[in-house]
Amino acid sequence: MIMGLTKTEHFSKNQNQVAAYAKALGHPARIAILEYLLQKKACICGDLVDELPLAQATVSQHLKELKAVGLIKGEIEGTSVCYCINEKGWEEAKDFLLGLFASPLSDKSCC
Amino acid sequence: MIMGLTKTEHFSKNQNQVAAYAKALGHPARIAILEYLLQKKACICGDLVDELPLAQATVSQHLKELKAVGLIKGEIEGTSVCYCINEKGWEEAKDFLLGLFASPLSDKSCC
DNA sequence: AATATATATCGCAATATTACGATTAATATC
DNA sequence: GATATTAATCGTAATATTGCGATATATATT
Repeated sequence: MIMGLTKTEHFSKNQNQVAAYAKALGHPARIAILEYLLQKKACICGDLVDELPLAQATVSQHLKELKAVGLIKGEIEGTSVCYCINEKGWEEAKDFLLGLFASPLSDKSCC
Repeated sequence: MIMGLTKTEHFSKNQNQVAAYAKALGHPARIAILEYLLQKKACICGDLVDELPLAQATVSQHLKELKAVGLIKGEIEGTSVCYCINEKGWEEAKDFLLGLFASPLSDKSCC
């Protein structure tokens, strides 16, 4: 056990996966990026830099995280990179998160 | 702008809210806690300490975050605190996250 | 080859997160 | 009142995250 590092090895694959997708979504800039991609279908890094209130380096970092978790993908086109939603990962993330919210709530009050 | 602090003021209320709920879900221990609560309907801190591979102090911290974002609520009973899902916040989180995933995907390939 | 463009990476700084032992505060029991 | 239980909080340490300027790399254009 190392302080500061999440003890992922003690949780199920499902729990780790739900948490990983959630974590990737846990920043408003990333939500904004995904919304933009959902609307425009595709865009280049520079488009997002113009759109977001963040430096190019920061936008690139956020894109890197979204790409790493599988929510987006990028294709190099000359000097640019064209990003879009990665449909497979997107659907998977949706399934994992929906899975968490799928359990019925109790009709009883707390305690 | 302060380095290390998220620039939330530049994003919409919706984007900030989706991100906040996602961030709260971004740790496997919290997923495990929520799943346990969904299954058992209610439990005390001590139950979770027995269930999770974490120290009592850590469990308490995670509960604090889940409570702060509104996903769970706790009622004091003697020396114990009985936690359960906060139905109102739970449904709201579900709506916000579903809202993100509700947009149709393009049938076009990336670029 | 020189120049321009696009973007990932590096390096740094500030803050947040994660984990845990120790402590504190509130309640319950004897 | 003394003792026990429960859990929030404190303090600390290690790591992660967030932001940005500078830089490196790859491609395009002249």
